[in-house]
Amino acid sequence: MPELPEVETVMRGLEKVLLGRRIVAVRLARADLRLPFPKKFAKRLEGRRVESFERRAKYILAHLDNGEILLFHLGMSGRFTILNGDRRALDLELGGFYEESAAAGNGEGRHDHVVFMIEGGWRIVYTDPRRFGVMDLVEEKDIAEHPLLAGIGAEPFGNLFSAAYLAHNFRRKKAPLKAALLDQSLIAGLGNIYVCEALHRAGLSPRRKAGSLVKAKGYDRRLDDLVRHIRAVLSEAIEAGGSTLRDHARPDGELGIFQHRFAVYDREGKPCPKAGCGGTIRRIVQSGRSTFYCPRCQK
DNA sequence: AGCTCGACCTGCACGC
DNA sequence: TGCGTGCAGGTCGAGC
Repeated sequence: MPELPEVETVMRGLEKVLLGRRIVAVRLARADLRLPFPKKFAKRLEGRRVESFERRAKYILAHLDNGEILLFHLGMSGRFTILNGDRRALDLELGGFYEESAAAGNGEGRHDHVVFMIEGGWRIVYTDPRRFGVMDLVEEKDIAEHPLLAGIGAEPFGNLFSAAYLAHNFRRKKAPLKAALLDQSLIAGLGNIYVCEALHRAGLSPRRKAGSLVKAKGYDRRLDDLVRHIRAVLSEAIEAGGSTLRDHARPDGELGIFQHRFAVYDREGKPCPKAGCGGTIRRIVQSGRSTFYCPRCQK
């Protein structure tokens, strides 16, 4: 499900309720998601206060008062729902399964795998039908070497990320631009939607070899545009609270409205929205995943 | 070494 | 209605 903007949105939502508060208890409905929960997960979280939040790639890091970090990844279908008493206080839904879990009663649906009880009567429920999510508990000093984080590349909003950085990493790369941008060891946090959208904005074909933008000396200036557009599309999406796919009506109307501004993603057969282009959006498959682009204006 | 693919898992939309 | 197929915002390890 979530790419960088959605993860950022979820983190900010968790922050509102969790920051400075203690975890009273944790209930696990099963022993694993994509990976097993760490040993004594619930026990080790009991009584801990959350001191700060941080996002790295598509991971959320919650720093605890004992020098440990609670690490989350939402996989494809993970989401948090925040409740206070019986009433849903804040909806962090981004996957469109809330109605189902609500209908199950008591906020305990079939795919509610973790419940965090927070001081002040808050409950945070983690729901993840496909169970591609991950949770781990890591000592602060070990976080950089954590196997899930060690190989992660540049943050799109960080100083390292630039046209020169892309040029350096794309040199002699045969993989299509689409695959290169999805590679988390190069760029952290981009996923299928925002790669498609950024490439459309930059006027670059997802099929072009990544290395084709690098010259013997320097690089194609369109790498500058690409960097700019990646940052712009991510910023706008964060601003919009991320994208909500296959969703039901949202009661709050606040979170996740960027999907209304997709230029190409999931728009096969529709006209290219670029002014004066007149092309038609195409869907192709690259490394087993859908790519949407306009063959007319993306070269 | 670099790249693509299958596997992980469930739900939903589609066509017959 | 039911069944089969293909698709879904991610990631990792196997295999070429």
